Amino acid sequence: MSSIRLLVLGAVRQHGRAHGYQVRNDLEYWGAHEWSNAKPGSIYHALKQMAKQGVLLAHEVAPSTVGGPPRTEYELTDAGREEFFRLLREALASYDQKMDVLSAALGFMVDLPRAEAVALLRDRLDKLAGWRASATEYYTPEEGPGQLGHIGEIMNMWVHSADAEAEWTRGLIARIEGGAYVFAGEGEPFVGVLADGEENPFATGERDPGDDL
Amino acid sequence: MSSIRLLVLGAVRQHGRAHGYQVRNDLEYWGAHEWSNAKPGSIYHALKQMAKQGVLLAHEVAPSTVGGPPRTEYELTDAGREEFFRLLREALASYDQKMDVLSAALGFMVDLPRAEAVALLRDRLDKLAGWRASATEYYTPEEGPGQLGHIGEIMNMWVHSADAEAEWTRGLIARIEGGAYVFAGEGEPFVGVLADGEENPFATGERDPGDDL
DNA sequence: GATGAGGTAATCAAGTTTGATTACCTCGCG
DNA sequence: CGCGAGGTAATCAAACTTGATTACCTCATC
Repeated sequence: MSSIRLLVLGAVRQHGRAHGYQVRNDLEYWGAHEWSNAKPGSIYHALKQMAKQGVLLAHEVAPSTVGGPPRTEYELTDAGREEFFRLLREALASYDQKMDVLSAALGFMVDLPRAEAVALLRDRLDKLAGWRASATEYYTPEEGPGQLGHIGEIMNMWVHSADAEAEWTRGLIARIEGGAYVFAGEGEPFVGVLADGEENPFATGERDPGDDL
Repeated sequence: MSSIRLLVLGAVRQHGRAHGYQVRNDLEYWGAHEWSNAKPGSIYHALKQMAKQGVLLAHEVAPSTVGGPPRTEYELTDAGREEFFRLLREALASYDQKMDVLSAALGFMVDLPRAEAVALLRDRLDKLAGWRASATEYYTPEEGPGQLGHIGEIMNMWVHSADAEAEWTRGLIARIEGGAYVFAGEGEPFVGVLADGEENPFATGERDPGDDL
């Protein structure tokens, strides 16, 4: 699964009610266009799709004051709130080598209780260990390694990457357990969206890292 | 870009001439179904697509001896050889947080001259440094960090991950410069495909790591 | 000599992603 | 006033991905 549904649900949720362009702006504000597939087409598609599936409720709205075609505003249904937390938990707990999903989940992790966030991250550590084990085993069949040649480098890369992610995960768990950040039910929640009309202070022209490919 | 085109071109290239099922088998032999989107549908689609675009040449072949529907065999055109090396170079040199593309490129890197492989990997190091810089800068605007709250963890993850990949890349460069593996023009090339009829010694039932999500 | 289990090879429909493009409005400027 | 530059909001066709399904053959078994 890509991160688009989680990002869109999270954006609409923080606004209470939002139209496509607002969501699109928030995602840019979060830098999501740099590390996820959050293109306009995907965002509008996700909104419509999720409205059709009943996790969002669509409101037709009078043509906006600022020009452009008529907007549609969306708001989460109860099913939408459930879906948001389901995706969030899944993203935090499972290792699936998609950094964009994890990035999105980090942005929303404080919507969970502190203890649950930690538990999910520990779950992630377990899954990382499992993946590491299966990678080493797959590339080390009966005859032992050695005649694998350069193919062994693929395994080596995966192991290196799993180890690095495990280390980072342990660090994050330590920070959270050490009292960092404000989690659900602990006071004034963090506000991470642009107010209507507010401009994005981080707006970038073109500065993509990988760019093509 | 996904890794599917590179994988399929590489498989056909090593065979000289191959039909869809053979390609599919090679990819499983390489473990690609565990770390890429190499599903049958994608493979057959890529073959047809690339034939339409002129990088592959399709041959209709008499119904096979072993049963099943009639096969189509494919072979690289000159444009296909170019495309293969273009994708390979791009995959080795550019950082785009898609591990599957890099994995595929590792499997084919020995098709390049040793010196070029090293040069491309150094290029990758440069790009990693650039991405690291842009990530830290993006999340550290004028007011300095601190009031970012948990959002800073996203940046932290990216930096951690870029650093880990840079370290791994330096290790690989060192091994290659130290004389490991057999590169293009250095003798008997490594053979990484199944002969027709040979069975996959690594065949797995179901053992996916991340599975869903 | 039927039959059905199992392997081989490819296709399909539904859903997603992408990049370009459309449509509309405001505002500055000659 | 007229007009085009520039911003806003959404849509579209084309490509890609996915998981299931079709179609066909062989071979062991009854």
